Amino acid sequence: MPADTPPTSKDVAAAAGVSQSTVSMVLSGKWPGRVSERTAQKVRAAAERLGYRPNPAARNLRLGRTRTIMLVIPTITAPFFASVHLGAARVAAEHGFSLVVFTWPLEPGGPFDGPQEAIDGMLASSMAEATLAGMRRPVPLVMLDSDPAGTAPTVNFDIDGAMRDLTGHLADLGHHRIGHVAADIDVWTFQCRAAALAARVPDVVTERAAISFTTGFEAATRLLTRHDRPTALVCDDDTLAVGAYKAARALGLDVPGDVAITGFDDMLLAEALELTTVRLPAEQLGARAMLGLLDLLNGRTPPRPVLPAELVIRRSTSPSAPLTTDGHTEPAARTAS
Amino acid sequence: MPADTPPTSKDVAAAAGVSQSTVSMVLSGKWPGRVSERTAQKVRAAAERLGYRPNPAARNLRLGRTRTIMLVIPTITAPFFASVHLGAARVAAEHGFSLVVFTWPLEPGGPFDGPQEAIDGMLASSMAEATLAGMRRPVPLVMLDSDPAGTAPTVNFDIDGAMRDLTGHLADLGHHRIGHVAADIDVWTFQCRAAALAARVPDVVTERAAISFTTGFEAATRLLTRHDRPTALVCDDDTLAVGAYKAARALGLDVPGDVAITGFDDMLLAEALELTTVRLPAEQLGARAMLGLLDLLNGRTPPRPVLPAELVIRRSTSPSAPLTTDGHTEPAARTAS
DNA sequence: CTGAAAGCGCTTACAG
DNA sequence: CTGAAAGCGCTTACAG
Repeated sequence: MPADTPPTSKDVAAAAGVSQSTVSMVLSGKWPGRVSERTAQKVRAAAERLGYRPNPAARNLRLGRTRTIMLVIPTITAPFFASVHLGAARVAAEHGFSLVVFTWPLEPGGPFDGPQEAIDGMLASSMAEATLAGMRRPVPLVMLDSDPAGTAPTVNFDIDGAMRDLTGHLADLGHHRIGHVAADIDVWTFQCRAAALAARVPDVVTERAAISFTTGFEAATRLLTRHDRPTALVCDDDTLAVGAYKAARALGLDVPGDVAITGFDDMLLAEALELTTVRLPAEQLGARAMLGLLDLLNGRTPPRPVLPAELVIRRSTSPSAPLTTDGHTEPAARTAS
Repeated sequence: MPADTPPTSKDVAAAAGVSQSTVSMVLSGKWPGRVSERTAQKVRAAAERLGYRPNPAARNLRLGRTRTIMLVIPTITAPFFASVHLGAARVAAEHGFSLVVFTWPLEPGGPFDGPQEAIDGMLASSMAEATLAGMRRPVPLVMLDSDPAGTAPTVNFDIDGAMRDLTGHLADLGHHRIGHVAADIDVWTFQCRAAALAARVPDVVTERAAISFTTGFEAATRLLTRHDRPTALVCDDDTLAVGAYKAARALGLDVPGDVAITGFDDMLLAEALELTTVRLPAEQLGARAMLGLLDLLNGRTPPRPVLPAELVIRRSTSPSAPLTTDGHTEPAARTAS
């Protein structure tokens, strides 16, 4: 008996005094009616005793599948995508799948010209389906936070509903002139925000910015130095909202007294600066997408859920909140869900 | 020729008019001196034409390895660990390895009782080596941000040097009474901060807190309501520092006028709130660790690098900065490196 | 220089 | 109810 090499089903068979194929039958759970309970017992005991774990490479080769799913995201360092990953990985693990992350195509310095591993399916978030074309042999695919008009099933947020709540909230506060700090990335999720906002605020003025504090700062500064200065800035995500917040402060404007500011995502940043924002349930997005992919792999038609996105009202839009000179307030208010 | 099944080396062999073993030789790059240039040419052309990719499962089975590395981290949603992941994944990909993330043991609701996949090596960050015991068959391991006294090679930050710079900076500003908002997680990286701080500030007063805004807020409040109120709060990470910042504001204290505040990590949060902090190069940590693991897998002894951690001075410790009532300042100052 | 063969560890007909 | 055998697609001695 080899000492430092993992036990194989053959070793288990020898230990249990049965054939290797019987071991396989028993351990794969297909034995009832084909193997006696007594034999199954022996096999399980031997496997346990030896610490046997089936060799995944052998199984994959035999079965022609890998139980590996690739998650394609623009970046792993944005908390939003880290949460998507978490949700997807959890569901994957619960079903015996593993998840590899592929950051593409935006990650600076990414070394990939394409993923190396063989995969059974793919999840891709916040990008155009066409982006994935020619990437590899086609496998079942679910798109997240992406254009539902594509061919792949999607899991999305109710951006439109969120924008309705958000513009309604701003209207209630008496805001007429709205500025939009828009992400200058040409993907559906941001197009969707722009369309939903324009539908409700036809005279919205827009400035585009890459997603960073400084670019958000600059875009917001352009908006806030117009002669018809907006009284509210709707930002496409929390990072841009932080930039906008700083821009307002730099211009000597009070938030929310002179200008209201909102974001999207509800990451730690928004909580730290007490920004009103739309909470996008990223972890749930990842989980539901993985569930949909599992459906696809089992030949079922997955649902195409649209997840509710909750408006989280905090100080940056609450003129009624007790203002202090330094901007601190009591714990953040939340809308009832 | 099967239409929808991936081409195998046998298909390539048929197309090139050679044997399957020759295809393997050529494509694995071991052919020079064993196969003629002309034959190699033909094989490569055929492989290209058919879009051949070797089946990883077959290769893994034959070779007895997986080229898969497991990265064990407490959570993927903390930006610090997302950056570690990014650095490690990049190096892994450059060397044809893939990386799977295993969040353990802290992720709430994590479904794992252990990883499923077969792996060639393991990277584990910010935990005790003993935590990993019994988790699986032993494989080469590199520990990150962890006790260098363990048996596994480590990659670490120069926490001690950073603390020296930090306490020096605070001393220069005239701070005598220092409070420590300490993470109440019993791992080396935080023990290290405590020891380095206590060595330089023997009368430091400490409050412990779980890593969150609210717990940081509470711990800082306890420190700031002492009769001998600290004039500076050193926090174990940026999240705690945000909580401390809010606590100071809630007590009507000016930052940095009444109390200076510092963090660790230099995540987006710190930049957004303009907190002085120690920048821990997380991505580099991941990359260097992966490199070390590669050494280990190749039978070499990896170095045990200690990465410099830079003090980033921002408004929260800069009484000389132009203060506005709302806390905004000019772009963050940085120490020369 | 090239090919036929063995074998990695499984799963699944197939035979008894 | 149980086992012997084939075969998934590779890599690597081994033979020529």
